Amino acid sequence: MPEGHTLHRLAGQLNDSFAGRRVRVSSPQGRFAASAAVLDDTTMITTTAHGKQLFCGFTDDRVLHVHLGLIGSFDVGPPAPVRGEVRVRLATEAAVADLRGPQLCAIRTPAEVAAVVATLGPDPLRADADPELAWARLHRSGRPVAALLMDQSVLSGVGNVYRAEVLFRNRIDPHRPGNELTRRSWRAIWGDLVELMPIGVRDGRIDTVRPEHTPEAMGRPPRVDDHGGEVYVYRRAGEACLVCGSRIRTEVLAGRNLFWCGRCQRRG
DNA sequence: CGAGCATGGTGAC
DNA sequence: TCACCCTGCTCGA
Repeated sequence: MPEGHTLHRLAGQLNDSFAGRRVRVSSPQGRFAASAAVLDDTTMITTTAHGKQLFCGFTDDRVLHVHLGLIGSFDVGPPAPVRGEVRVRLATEAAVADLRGPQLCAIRTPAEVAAVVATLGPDPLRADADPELAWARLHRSGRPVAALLMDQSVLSGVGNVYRAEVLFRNRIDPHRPGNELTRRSWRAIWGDLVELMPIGVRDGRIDTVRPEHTPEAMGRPPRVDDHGGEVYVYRRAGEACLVCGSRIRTEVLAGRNLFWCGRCQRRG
């Protein structure tokens, strides 16, 4: 589930259901019980996201800091019985939010939150983002651009799906070192993320395929994949590229499965 | 039933 | 670079 769009969407959902309200906070699973008791029956002020970090601000300067990691989920919905391993449950009379499998879940002070945010690169989903900060680091690095895009201290919120898709859409070779990337390419990448990621927030899935390459336009079956969206290369290894027809390639880069088209993606 | 996998990140070597 | 953490789901025995 979780790249930056998931967290920003979640911030919106949590605000809709809990901001300005007294919230019951519990830990059905027990692993967060002591901290849950501290927050219980206090008021959520507002929840924000920065990259993949989620910050739920409560009264008395207490911030619930959540990072979903690879397998975490935070499901907001109407009241329902607890199911599975629920680390934290937020609840009102009208809504429940269940946090499962987070990589990180802790109460922070505002100063601690600021320190975390200070380590993060600009987030394409935030209005205060300055892409020059990312460029400054990126164009001085010899690491492959596909690794740099995943580095949350370079820019934040991009994960394995967006990195593969944004590089494909801009025809950039994932292996190109950051210091060989043109400024023009970087501006194209950033602009594309600013365009694509809000769509992900709105729809709760990652769609990157342009109108001329959609299943309807190409007479191909819609993608059937648990990640949901229509994409060009992510998890399409061995399939025909939607643009040129050559086989989508895959390899492990920066510890994650990278997907790309060796014919379409030659730019630097 | 166990193994393997997943849109992430850390800490040890 | 690797092991490992968190959870749930799918697949094959």
